[in-house]
Amino acid sequence: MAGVGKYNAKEVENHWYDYWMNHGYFHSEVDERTPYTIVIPPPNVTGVLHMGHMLNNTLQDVLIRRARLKGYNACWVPGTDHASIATEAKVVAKLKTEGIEKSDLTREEFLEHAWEWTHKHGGIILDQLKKLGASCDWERTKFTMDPDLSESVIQVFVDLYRKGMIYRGYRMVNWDPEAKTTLSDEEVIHQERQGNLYYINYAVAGTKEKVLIATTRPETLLGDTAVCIHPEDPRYSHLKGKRVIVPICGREVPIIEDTYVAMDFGTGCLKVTPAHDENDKVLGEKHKLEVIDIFNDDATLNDYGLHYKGQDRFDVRKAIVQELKSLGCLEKVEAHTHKVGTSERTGAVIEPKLSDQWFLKMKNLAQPALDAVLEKDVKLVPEKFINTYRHWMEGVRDWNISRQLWWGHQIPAYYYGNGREDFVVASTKEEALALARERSANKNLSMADLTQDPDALDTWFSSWLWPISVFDGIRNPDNPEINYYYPTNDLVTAPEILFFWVARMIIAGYEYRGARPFENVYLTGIVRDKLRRKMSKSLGNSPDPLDLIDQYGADGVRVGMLLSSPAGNDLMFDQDLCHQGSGFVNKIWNAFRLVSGWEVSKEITQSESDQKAIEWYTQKFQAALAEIEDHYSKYRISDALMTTYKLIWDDFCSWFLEWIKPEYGKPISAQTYAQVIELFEDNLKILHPFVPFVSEEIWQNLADRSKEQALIIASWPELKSPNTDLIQEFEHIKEVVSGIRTLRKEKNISFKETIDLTINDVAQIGNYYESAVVKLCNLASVNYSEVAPEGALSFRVKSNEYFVPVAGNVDMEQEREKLTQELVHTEGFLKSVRAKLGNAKFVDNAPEAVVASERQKEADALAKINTIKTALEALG
RNA sequence: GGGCGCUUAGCUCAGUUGGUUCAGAGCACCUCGUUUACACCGAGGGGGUCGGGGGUUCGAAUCCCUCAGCGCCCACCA
Repeated sequence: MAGVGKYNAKEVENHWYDYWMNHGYFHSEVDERTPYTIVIPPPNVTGVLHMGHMLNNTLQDVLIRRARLKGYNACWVPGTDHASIATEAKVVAKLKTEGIEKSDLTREEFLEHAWEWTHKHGGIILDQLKKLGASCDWERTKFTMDPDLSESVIQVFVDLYRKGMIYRGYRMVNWDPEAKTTLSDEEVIHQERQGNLYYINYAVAGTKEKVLIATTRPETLLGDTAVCIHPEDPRYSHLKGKRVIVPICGREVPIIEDTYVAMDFGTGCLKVTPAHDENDKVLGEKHKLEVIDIFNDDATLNDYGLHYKGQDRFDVRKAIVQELKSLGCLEKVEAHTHKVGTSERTGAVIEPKLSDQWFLKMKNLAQPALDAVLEKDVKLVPEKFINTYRHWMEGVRDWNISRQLWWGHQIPAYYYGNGREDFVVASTKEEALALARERSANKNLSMADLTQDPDALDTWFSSWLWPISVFDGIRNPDNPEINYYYPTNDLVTAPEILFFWVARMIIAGYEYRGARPFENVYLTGIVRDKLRRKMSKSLGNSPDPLDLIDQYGADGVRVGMLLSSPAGNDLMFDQDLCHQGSGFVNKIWNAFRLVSGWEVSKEITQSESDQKAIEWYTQKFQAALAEIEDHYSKYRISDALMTTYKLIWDDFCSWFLEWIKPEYGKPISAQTYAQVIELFEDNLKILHPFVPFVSEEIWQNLADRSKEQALIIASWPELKSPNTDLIQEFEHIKEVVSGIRTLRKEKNISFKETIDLTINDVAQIGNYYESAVVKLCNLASVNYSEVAPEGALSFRVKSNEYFVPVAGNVDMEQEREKLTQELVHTEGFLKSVRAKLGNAKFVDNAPEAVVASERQKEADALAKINTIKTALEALG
């Protein structure tokens, strides 16, 4: 094994990924083992890998690889989402570059383009995940528009409709004028915008009076059908029952009274536009007002816009203000910041719009899903999200599930007549026809008489079924796969989609399986740059993940991602973290290089020192393993990694290997070597989830392995309770070594120069440790004597004193000074401990263990003081 | 406007039920060192009155109040 070279990440990573794939280690089938399942949050089918995906999927891979090592039947289901609105937008944009407008195409033609686009770009992101080392069961890759998943979606729609939970309603919805579709409330982002409050005079009909109203949207006055005052507002009591003339369009509208109006806002007089404001709509219904919609679907003005017809709403706003000014109707303009709803996808300002849409009643569905989280049946990590979740669930409103898009699942509603209620809902057109014939007076209806609703379903209406539909649990609720893999174990996703997706999956889980879709939800943070800006394409502050992998290796990037990412906290990503990651990989590799270079001899019997070293590291490993398990159980993946990092770097490399490595040119005992390899293998097992590639590479180099013996499917080390006494003992030795190193440093004694050590108490350093200290400190001899040797420097660990004779003169004055300072410090400490112990209230109230530990401190301090005093006397 | 959370070393963060050898880690920094795995290294070191103030307690980074700053989520006041 001699002559191992430098680590080549790229080569190693490609090689082992292929090996894992070829041997089917990622694939899972139903068997007798306990399953451990994760479903991937399906990325947009035509998306490209970004840093958020990297974090997410690294975490999932860590969890799944660890589960695999722990002997579970690990199954990580990958896939993609059709992302209705996002993908459609991309296709529309792409067609535009070819001079094709969506409106030029039939639905079928458009879908052909969309599928073409999907096939061309779809799945790129999944290939990118492979570079990261993601051990997904690729044979199970799903797409939300696969035939089986689509059928599931339609089946669920029909089912919910028949249960009376889905209804078609004429309601005020969020209209995205750019995508020309409605959006759910969750897809609307409220942004603070600097706007104006315009004060406009409306003439009171039949008088010379005017009434002043305040509005942020003067352009909508063309749709005004009333002006509203508070019934008890004395300022306007004389206007009751009168009518006003809307400027520009000259429409005469009533003055209505309603307590809804806030007397202290604006002028206390409100213009009412039922078609373009939720509240105004409510007022309109209450007071039976006319509804005048002044906008086209793209938010340009329609016929009601008069001379502004065809112009954009924001242009009209400016123009209309000018016109009002010239008409003398504009009283004043005040700056006014307010929240404006914008589209999550296109950024366009949302236009409230009345239209016929499909809705899902949420109240009853939400209840079990709310209870599940509150009762920790589904655990959110970190728990702080429970509150957020509860608020949303308690205030949940009906979900607008229809979209005026073509890319997606078309709503299975079929119209057979002209009446608003002349439709049926069915999984297939044939079924629909039968139903329609039943319902219609016309028993001769034919297929040609049926028109399917043109709308598509909200993307999330398919992804909320994901954990069920990927195992075909909707269409075949009793199939062995769904019964085996569901409920899944962990879900790793971003808090941004807690409502969009997570909450709705929980809802669907209880509705369709009567069980939670997953046990734990690990919510990651947002990946930000050093300046705390969210990483985004538009800012250009997001490194290309593949470039990073190129530069640091996938293992390095994985470690970099995980080094600082506690659940729920944003990750301040800095490329230096990847550098640290690849540094760690290099360190592991070099430990292997060291070990692989040793000459092994069966002639040599194992020394007691070796035995002790192995015994110590075994315990140290166990202690770390216990800590790591604890971190994992709390989803503290960063901490699990850091514990592993320190175990390998400090304990294994810096202490253990340095202690055990044979002197130059000398062989190592075969027994020791075998044990070292065993320990190395245990290290590799716990390293594997974090750095799968380098760990497998070393594993395979340490021995010839059959395909059944690959690291990826090895067994996680067994946790035994560690011997903490042994660990403590060696902590003492570390302090001694450290003391000697400090002396060397202070006196500028090179490591190459051997020195002697004298200890005042034979019992304090076992002979096996003696050899460790000899080796680690390059000692010539170790002696025991209660009397300080002539011309020696000293240091103390606990109550023991250690002397190192140095050549040349010892600066007595300096030594005395040092000792005196140590004495002062220790006496001060003793004083504070005694003060505490002298306090009756402390002794009475504090737990016994605490008091006992204080007494121990007192004893230790006293012993140490004695030692120092003796040393001072010796100095004369 | 409502709700939640944060503020600990230059940076990113740990600090479980209050117990002082708990003020920590990693990185960064400084000094020294080409020791035969690794300079992506080794050894050593400096650095914080735990955001401010007040309180409870024998004892507070930890509990309570208050002030300041920051962040997130939700929300129909034009």
